[in-house]
Amino acid sequence: MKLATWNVNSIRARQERLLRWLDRERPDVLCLQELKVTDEAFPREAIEAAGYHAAVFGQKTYNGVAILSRDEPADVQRGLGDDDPQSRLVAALIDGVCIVNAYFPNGQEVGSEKWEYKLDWMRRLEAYLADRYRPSDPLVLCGDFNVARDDLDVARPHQWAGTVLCHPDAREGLEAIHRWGFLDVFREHHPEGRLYSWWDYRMLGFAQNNGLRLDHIFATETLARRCRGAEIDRDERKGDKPSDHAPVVAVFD
DNA sequence: ATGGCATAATTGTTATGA
Repeated sequence: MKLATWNVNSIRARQERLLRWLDRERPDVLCLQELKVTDEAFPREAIEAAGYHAAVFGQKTYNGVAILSRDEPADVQRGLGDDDPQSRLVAALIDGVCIVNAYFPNGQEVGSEKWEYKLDWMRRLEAYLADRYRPSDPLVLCGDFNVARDDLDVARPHQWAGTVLCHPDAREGLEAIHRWGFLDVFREHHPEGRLYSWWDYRMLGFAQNNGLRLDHIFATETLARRCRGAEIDRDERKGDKPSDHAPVVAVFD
């Protein structure tokens, strides 16, 4: 199974790039974040014409997630099962693997209401996983986590130290999820770090490779053992009208 | 302390992102 995660920063703005990428890479599963469309406005026909099913949890203007897959998804779940008004999680069973696609809150500024929401959302995700799954299940948790796990995931650690992406409380929130029973399959294949999945549009962020690794593929051990490689498609950040995130891809036997 | 850039909802300006 070839699985990828990509924050497209508006599926309508990225539709041509997305279709070209699907045609070129032909992943079995592609988890998308920041669709910025309602379910009604999701470009379902174009996705289906490319040969993919879509489990969509959309939202107007902000957020929105989807799982695209060549096989039909089963047991689709939308949201964390509470009254959260933001569309940040969609899960499905595909080819015997539980796929949980998450768009973690950014948090804006440490100490703000959005920051508290981010930390709370991570705790709720931890409870969601513990309620529904076991670490022995073949399970993938992937998406835009809006956390750089450690400074090997940050090109300029001093610039980002203490911000919502690198704050010790955000990192601890993610490590708690990791400790529940995941391996970070990209990190397993690239222990040297210093590879990034997001670059700011401003200040020549990409040209200077001033990036962070915020997009992650976590797999339970039973599945991680079957992982044959993981890469960031940083070429997709180049050219005309890119997303500010690059796709992250992992291949499982 | 703020802007840099991009996107959506709107048509001049704001909210949000990371």
